Amino acid sequence: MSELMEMLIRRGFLWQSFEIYGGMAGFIDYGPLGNGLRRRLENLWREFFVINERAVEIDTPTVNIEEVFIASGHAESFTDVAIECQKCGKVFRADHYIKEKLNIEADCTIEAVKEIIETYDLKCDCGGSFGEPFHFNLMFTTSIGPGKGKKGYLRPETAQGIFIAFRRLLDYFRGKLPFGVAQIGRAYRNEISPRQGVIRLREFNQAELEYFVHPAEKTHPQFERYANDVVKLVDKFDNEYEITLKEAVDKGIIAHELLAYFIGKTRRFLLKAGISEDKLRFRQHKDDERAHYAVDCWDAEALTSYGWIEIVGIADRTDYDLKKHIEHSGEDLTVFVQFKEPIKVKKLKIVPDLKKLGPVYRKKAKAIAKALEEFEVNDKNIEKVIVEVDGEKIEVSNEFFKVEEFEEEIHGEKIIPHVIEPSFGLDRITYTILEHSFEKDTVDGEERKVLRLKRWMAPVQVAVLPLLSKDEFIKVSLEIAEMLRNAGIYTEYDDSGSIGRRYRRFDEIGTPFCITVDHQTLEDRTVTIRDRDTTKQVRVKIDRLVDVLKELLSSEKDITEFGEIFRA
RNA sequence: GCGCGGGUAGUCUAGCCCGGUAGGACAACGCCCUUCCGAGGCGUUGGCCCGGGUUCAAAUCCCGGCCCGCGCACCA
Repeated sequence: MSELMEMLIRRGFLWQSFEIYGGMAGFIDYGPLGNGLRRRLENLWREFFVINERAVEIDTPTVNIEEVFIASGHAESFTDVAIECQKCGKVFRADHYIKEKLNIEADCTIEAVKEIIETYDLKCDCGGSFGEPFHFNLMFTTSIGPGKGKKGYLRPETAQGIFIAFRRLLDYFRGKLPFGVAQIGRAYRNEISPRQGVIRLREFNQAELEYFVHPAEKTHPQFERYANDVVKLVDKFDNEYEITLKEAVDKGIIAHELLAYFIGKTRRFLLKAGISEDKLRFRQHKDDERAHYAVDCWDAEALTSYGWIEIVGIADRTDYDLKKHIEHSGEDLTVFVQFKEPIKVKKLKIVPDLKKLGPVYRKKAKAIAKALEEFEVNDKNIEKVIVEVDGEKIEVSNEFFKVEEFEEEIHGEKIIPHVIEPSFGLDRITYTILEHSFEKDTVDGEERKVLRLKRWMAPVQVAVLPLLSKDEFIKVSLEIAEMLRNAGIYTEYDDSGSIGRRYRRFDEIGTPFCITVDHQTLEDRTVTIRDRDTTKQVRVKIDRLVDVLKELLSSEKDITEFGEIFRA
C-alpha cells in the first residue's frame, strides 16, 4: 500500500466499504475528512458550473425505469453476454460472434448462448474453446414494486434524469436557449473487475452539467475569459499542443468555441481545487473510443500513480439524447426558436367551396374540405386534387375550390437543441487532489508528511492548540475554538501530546492554520497563527482572529501580511 | 473472468517452509513531565480475512470463498 493510502485510511479520509464482512471491491466509504473534502469540491463545482452560468441544479432518482435506457441506448450497450476464449483470452460479444460465424440470431441470454456454443461446437479463431458465457451488463438491475415488479436500473450516469425532464426545464427557463442543468449525485456501473483502489468504483459520484444550445450557436458569451489560457492538448491523432484555447479553435483542433470554453473553465476549476498544472492535460477521444452518444469528446486527464487517468469528460452529445427520447416517448422535446425578423413566404392554398361540396359529397364534405385545406399545391391552375378521406381516395375537380395566394409570416422554427456535457468524476478528482497535495519535506531536520491542500478545500480549516495542557491555556483555547466555529470556520481542538506532535498531526491532514495559545495570550489576548506550508507564525489579537482567518482561508495570501513574524 | 503473488492489533511487520504460550515498531488513550515543531517516564487498549477439513493440537498443512497487488482481458 502506498504511503498516501495508508495515511488516508489511518486518518479517516476513506476506506474500503463492508470491511467487517470481508469487503467488496468497487465500493468505498468516505470518512469524516474525505467526506469533508469532497463536499468542498462539490461546492466549488457549484460556484463554477451552476452559479456562474445560466444554469440550475436538480436532483432526479438513481433508480430509473427500463424505458429510459432503452431510449438512451444504454440497455443495448450494457446487457450483452460475452464469451472468452480460454486459450488466447479474447472476449467477444456472444450474439455478434454467433451471428458472424453461424449466421444465427441468438437470444442474448447465457443459456441460449451456451446451448449454441455446445450444439455447434463453436471455437475461437485461434482454435481455443470458449469458457462459460457471462454477462457484461454494466448496469445494476433492480425491480420496482412487489413481486416480480417492474424492471429498473440504477443509473449509469446522472445525465438521463435531465434529458427526461427537459420539457419542464425548458419551461423553467421560459423557453429560451442556451441554458444549463446540473446534477450532482451517485451513479452506478457494475464493473467486471474494479481495481486501482478508488479509481474505478461500482458506485461513484458524478457532477454533470448538460448545457443546451442552438445547434448553430456553439459559442459562449464568456469565452473571452479563457480564450488566452494556454492548455495542454493531445488530439485524436496523438499530436500534442500547448496553445491558447482561441488558437486551438481557430486551427480547428477543438471543434468549436463552446467545447473550448468548457475545457478552459474545467481547467481553471481543477487548478483552483488543487490539481497540479503540470499533471493536467486534455486529450481528445479517438474515433473508436467515444461513447455511443458523442460526436466529439475531450477528457481532462491527471497524472497520478496509476498513470494518466480520466477525471472529466467534456462531450458534444449533439441532439442524440433528446432525439431518442422524442422517438421513444412520443413527446415533443423541441424548442421553438423565434427568428429576429419573421420570414414572409408566399404560399398557395386551396380554399374549398362548401356550398358546392355539400350537396355533392354530403356527409363527407366537411372532411374533404379539411383535407383540401391541408393539401399542398404549387400550381394555381390545378384541375383536380386527389384527397384521402377515411382511407378512401376521392378525386375533387377544381369547380369545388379556388386556389388563392397567401402571404404567410413564419416567426421561428422548432429545433432540437444540442447539448455539451462536462461530466466530472468527483471521486477521482478528490483522490487526485490528495495525491497532488501529499508531500514530504524537512522541518528542523525531521521529515514530515504534509498535505498541501488549497486552503479553501481543507476539511479541517483551523486547529486551536494550547501550548501546554494546563487549565488556563485550555480554557482560553476552548473559548477561541467556539468563537471560530460560531463564525462558520471548521475548527478542531487538540491538547494531547507535545505541541510539535500536534502540528504534525494537522500538517498530515492538510489543516492550513494552527492557532496556538501561549503564555503571552494570557497577558495580552494575542495568539499565534501558524502556517502549514511554511511553518511560519504571526501574532494577532484574538479580536481580529476571525477576520484574519477568513481572509486567509479564501486567498493565498501570506500570513506575514497580518502581523509580526513570531518564528521564521 | 483467467494466471501469479499475498491477507497477522488502527498502520507496518516477525512467526508459516518444519503444527504446540503470537512478538515488535509506530499510532491511539490515560496520568506525569513539558515555554513552539513527531522529546521523555509510567500505564492501558487492541490482532492471526471468512467457512470447512486433517490433527490430541492449526496463524502455520489441505479445500472452498472473500478481499488486496501485479499481468492479460474488460472499462459503452
